[in-house]
Amino acid sequence: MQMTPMIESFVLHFGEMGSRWGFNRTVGQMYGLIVLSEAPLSANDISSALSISRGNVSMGLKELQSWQLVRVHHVPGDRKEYFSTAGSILEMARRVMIERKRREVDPTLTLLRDIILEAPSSEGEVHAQTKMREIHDLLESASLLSDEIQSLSIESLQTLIKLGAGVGKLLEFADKFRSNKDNEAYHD
Amino acid sequence: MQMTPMIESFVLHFGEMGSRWGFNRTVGQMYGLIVLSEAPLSANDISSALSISRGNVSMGLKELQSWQLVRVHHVPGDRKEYFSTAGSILEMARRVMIERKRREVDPTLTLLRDIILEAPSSEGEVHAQTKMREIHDLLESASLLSDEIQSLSIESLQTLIKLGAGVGKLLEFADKFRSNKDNEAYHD
DNA sequence: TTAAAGTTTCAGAAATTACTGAAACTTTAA
DNA sequence: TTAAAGTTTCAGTAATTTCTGAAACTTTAA
Repeated sequence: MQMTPMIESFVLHFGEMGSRWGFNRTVGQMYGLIVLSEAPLSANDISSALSISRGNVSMGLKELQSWQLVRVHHVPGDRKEYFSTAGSILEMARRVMIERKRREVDPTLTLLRDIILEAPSSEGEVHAQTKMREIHDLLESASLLSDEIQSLSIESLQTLIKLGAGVGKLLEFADKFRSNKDNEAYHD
Repeated sequence: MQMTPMIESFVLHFGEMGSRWGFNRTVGQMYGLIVLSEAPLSANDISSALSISRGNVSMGLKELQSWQLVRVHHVPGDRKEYFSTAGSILEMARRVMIERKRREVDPTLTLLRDIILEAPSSEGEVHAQTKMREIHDLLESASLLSDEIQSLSIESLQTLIKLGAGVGKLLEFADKFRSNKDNEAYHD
């Protein structure tokens, strides 16, 4: 993997963005490099291409594996491990979404569920709990919606993502759909 | 705003989560406190409730205003500024989404657009550009979809968020909808 | 069973980010 | 026009996070 200026600028950008996406700079760079590479890369390839210490590369690869963003290849007669991306770009976007929800939403839901059950001990706490319940309900709905979306086939996801300006009209339909369902009192 | 254990645990949690949501610990705590407070709070209220230096509170409030998450009140005959949340929880979730997209997606789209236009100077760069175009196209679609969703009324957003298990069925409909539209060659 | 080829761990150093507090600044009203 | 009441800025410090590199560990094949 030769680091041309074009590839380098993408990789560096992924590094900067990495931190906003939930991992650190070097992990972002490593992932950027693996995405662009035609052939799977060894830890040493990555270490030398990006001038990142071998130890750090090892930890970064572990992190990327925990996100399920990369997968390992073994070449017969070679003891090295080689890494490439796991699945299509869309599948990877999905993985990132799942992982971020788990890190950003789930802990808050858990906390809110617990606090809401406590008996309020003052006026202020009654109000606070009301607000917390609002947040909880919104996060829970969003969480369920997200789970539902994550469970769609890649084809349905394609449709969804391309939906664009169709969303508004679709929601009019959804409104009807939902009220029908309500009338049927959940005969499902 | 008296800091009961219940309120404190929420505020501290918001602080920890803050960093994942795009701002730092103290800004998260400040926002948590403002959300729970029945009455608008002055910078000094916040500073003393959270033991955060007055200067830091000032910067934090600026940050929250830049996210459009809080708004300022003026009390006649009082020169202090008082802060409360701006709009409903759902409106705030929307603001956070908008701001995060701007920080996390838009810069990448800009970069990718530029790089894709460059002439590839090797085999490797041809492949790299293919990958970059895939990412670009996905991000662009997601960005448009997000813009569309952001432009919905609060009521439509409510519908959307409550959609839950309806998503799958709705997408079957969307598939038909889209192919009709394609056949009409965009007579809109 | 050994040594070569590789990976992982982790203590400490480096880099980055966040926070304080005092000084500078702004606004208001008398 | 001044001083009181408030806000903002920012240099320096503290806290946190990331990174390195050497040592420990693991695996394989001869």
